[in-house]
Amino acid sequence: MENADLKKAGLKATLPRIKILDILDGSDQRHMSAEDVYKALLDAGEEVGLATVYRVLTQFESAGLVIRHHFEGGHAVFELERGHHHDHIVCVQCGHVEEFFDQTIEDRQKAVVARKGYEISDHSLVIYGNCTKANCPHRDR
Amino acid sequence: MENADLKKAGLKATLPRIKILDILDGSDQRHMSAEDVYKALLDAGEEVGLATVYRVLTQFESAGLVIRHHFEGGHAVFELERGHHHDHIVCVQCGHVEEFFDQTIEDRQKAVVARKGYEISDHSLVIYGNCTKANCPHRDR
DNA sequence: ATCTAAATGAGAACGATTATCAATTAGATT
DNA sequence: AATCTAATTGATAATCGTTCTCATTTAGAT
Repeated sequence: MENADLKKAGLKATLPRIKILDILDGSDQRHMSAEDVYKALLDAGEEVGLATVYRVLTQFESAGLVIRHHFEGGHAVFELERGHHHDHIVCVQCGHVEEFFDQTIEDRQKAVVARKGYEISDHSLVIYGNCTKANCPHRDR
Repeated sequence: MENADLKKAGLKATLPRIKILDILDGSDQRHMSAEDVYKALLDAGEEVGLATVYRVLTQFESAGLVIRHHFEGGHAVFELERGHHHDHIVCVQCGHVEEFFDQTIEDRQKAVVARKGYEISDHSLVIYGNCTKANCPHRDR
């Protein structure tokens, strides 16, 4: 039923878009770079150009289907929007991304922004840390 | 007395480094990109290569003299380290950067990270917002 | 004044991303 | 089902921010 999602977003249900959505949905990595998506498509035997991957990901972002993050590393990563806002902890050693949500932090942010006279449109909280050895089995990347 | 700062950081007090530190310290922009610094040097009639600006800013970062931020926009910005940790609100319309500090947010972050079994090395909290009209006189950039 | 390792500048190279443009395709219209 | 048209695509060139290379210069020790 991805077609419905695309239609709802005002995007034609083209083959490349459907495939990219499949990759994002089916991958065990929740945060993929454009290159990651491209490679996954190649691995799946699909013929989609890299330029199309970038274009489609940007369209998905505009449509609210994915969220673009700028963690450290010089490239953007994309995450399928699943409706549950959360922030991120990124392990600086292995690159593993963990998600968390803290209502108190959310509330304080709203308060700070209001006090400063801003209208919040978005926020990005990324904690960089080292997972302790036992928790860091994600030594790939 | 910038020379002392450089020496303390284990860096030779070369002309380019002194000039770049001057720019960072003297500018009314607290967050400058490498390009900003380079242009400011040109405006001041100084002859420093762009590659040197990038190199020196990276060295300053390693030495703890500046902090590198990755706000949205695809380029890094550098801020002179003044010893007072703070987070940032960035106006998505005008690019103006405002600083804030909230002890509760800091504490909750530590708690979250500890609970997850990470050792925090750094964090980046950036709130993107729209300053209300009255507060947004920084319509440059 | 001399020496040497470190630092610089110019420009090439690089990686991520965007733009260009001719060829293809989704889906509305007949 | 065949046709039409605007939207989409793929290949590749171009762009942007940044890093690398290497011959030349310089800080600071001798």
